[in-house]
Amino acid sequence: MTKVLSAVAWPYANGPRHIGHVAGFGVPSDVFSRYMRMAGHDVLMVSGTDEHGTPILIAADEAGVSAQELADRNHRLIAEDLCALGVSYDLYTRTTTPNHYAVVQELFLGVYENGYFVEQTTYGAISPSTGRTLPDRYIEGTCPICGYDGARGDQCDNCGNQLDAHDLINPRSRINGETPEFVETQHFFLDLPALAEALKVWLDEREASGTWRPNVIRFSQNILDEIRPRPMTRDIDWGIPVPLEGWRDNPTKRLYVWFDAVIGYLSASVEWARRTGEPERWRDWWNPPVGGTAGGAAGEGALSYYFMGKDNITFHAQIWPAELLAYAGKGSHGGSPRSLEELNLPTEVVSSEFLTMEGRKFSSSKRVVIYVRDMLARYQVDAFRYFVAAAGPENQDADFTWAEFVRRTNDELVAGWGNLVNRTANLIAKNFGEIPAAAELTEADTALLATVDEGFGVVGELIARHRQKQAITEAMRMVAEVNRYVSSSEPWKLKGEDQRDRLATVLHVAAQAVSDCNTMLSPFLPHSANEVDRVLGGAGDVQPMPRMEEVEDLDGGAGYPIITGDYTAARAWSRQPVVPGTPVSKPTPVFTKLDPSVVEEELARLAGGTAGGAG
RNA sequence: GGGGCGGUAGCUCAGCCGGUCAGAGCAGAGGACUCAUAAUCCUUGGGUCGUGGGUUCGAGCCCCACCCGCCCUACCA
Repeated sequence: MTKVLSAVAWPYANGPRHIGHVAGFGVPSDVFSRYMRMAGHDVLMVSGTDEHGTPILIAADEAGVSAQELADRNHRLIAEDLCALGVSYDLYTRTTTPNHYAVVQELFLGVYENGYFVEQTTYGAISPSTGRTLPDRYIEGTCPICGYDGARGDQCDNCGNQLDAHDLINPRSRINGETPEFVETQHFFLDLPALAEALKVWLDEREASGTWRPNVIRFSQNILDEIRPRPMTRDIDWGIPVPLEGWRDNPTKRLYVWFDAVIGYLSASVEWARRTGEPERWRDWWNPPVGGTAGGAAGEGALSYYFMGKDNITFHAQIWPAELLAYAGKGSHGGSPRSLEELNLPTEVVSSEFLTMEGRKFSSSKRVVIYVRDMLARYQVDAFRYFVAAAGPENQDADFTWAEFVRRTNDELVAGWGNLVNRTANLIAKNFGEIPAAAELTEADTALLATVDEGFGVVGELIARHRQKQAITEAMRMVAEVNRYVSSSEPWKLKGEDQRDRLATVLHVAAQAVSDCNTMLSPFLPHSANEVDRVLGGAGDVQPMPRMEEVEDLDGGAGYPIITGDYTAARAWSRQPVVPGTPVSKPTPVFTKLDPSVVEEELARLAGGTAGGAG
């Protein structure tokens, strides 16, 4: 049994999440985590809501509430959505807890004491009225290159050139129109060049493992060439204070997101351990064994997998590991870790590509979007999960279209898998009312059982290697095999008393094969796996589900909702023999077939949204 | 500007290190069956694998150039 950390990207609290977000990190991380538990590993799956930063402040101002109130509201919404999606977090928490603050500040002090911060004076824009940093993208003005008046501080939308905000002619804040003030300000930069060599050693070792997706490892290696110090603090009042004299009480200096959200993986693990009553237990997933290698292969300690979209590769393949190395004192300045001890680097950065929507990029402002909440309100959660697993942005950008969603659901989920469950249960209910015992097996029977049994190895291996599209395709191939078996065995023709044994055998074998397919599909389709289990007379406990819980803060802060759950009872990843005599009654269909008209309805909804949101 | 991805049957896509690699699913056509949400099963696929060169005994698969899409690169999170 290996300790496996599933570290899932932290959704940003500026609003509800759309299906593109959860297609990239939510579903894939859950499929992987559920499978690893079934395969007998000790999985710790953590994530939470990322609540700090400028966009939250701006959204809060617009909504007329405080940043914390807005974050509270969105944290709850996002958690509800992820819970409804069935993502099996051991802990889904947030970044505004005292626990997170403490872990972040501890990490800061470790990095600071080891000498991996450099103080630099920068020249940046602030808002005169608030004193907050004005990120380049929030400044607009006339492009010095092409003269376009709507250029943003980071880039001109007209000529495409990248700009420096203080080169803009007649710059103004996009937030309130005021003229930004360019001031000198002092900040801490993470000395990434001092960590580059250690990062390279780690990446080379990871590359040699051959497990990372080619584009991810290549990208990670490439960005090492242009490595430079990155600011870890900024002028803002919404974030985690810098734990140093002269900084701690300065209301306008806060830690930057690169030194905040990513540390959540660690702080959430700590919070999880504290909540279990064994506060040091997080170390099983984070500290390398004595004499072992951080982030090493199986047998050398815990494994850690980070799930995110491709826009986050830099943070997880460079900045986060650099912070861990700096804390441990593994860079060119040397040093040693403090109380957290040496921490494991990522075993694998599992980055997905992007999902597009009917051929266009998701855009909340342009209303090219479907929110997780709306999707789950109108359609079966596992129909959506099936689409993501089978046609998601695993290797390359993928397009979500309603026509394809309906087709996948109707032709593959309903007609392929759902119908197999239904016809099998119907035949059993009608002829025996319970799962019959098998008599003598024919060659066809044993062949089918062998084929399906082999599926566990094939499908499992593919999931472990993060090839979920191929994995679910393979599982569905098993489904087709069973459909073929039922059709060619023609149990409905076995009517005579002398054929009773044969009928019982065929239906027993079919029930076993369906049960096996259900087990194999359950990481992808956890909700319906439980329903299918009930259809076959089981208890419906194939896949445990996460739950929302209102908890007290551990350190006296305000209470908040979390997602958690007990997943120890997940079915094992292997054939579980069906039990003859288990009652099976006439089934009700598990999956709902979609009327083709939903395509037009949803497209009309999109078009309407576009018109409404124009501007 | 730099880095990277994709362009394979009407549609969506598989094709690992070059030699049954010209494939799968859907759609279309024909047939079988009736247990099942008209579901299932069987049969049926001549697409110059974006274009032009090159390397090789042999190239979707390697190299070069080019043409189309697209992504990443930000004192965004």
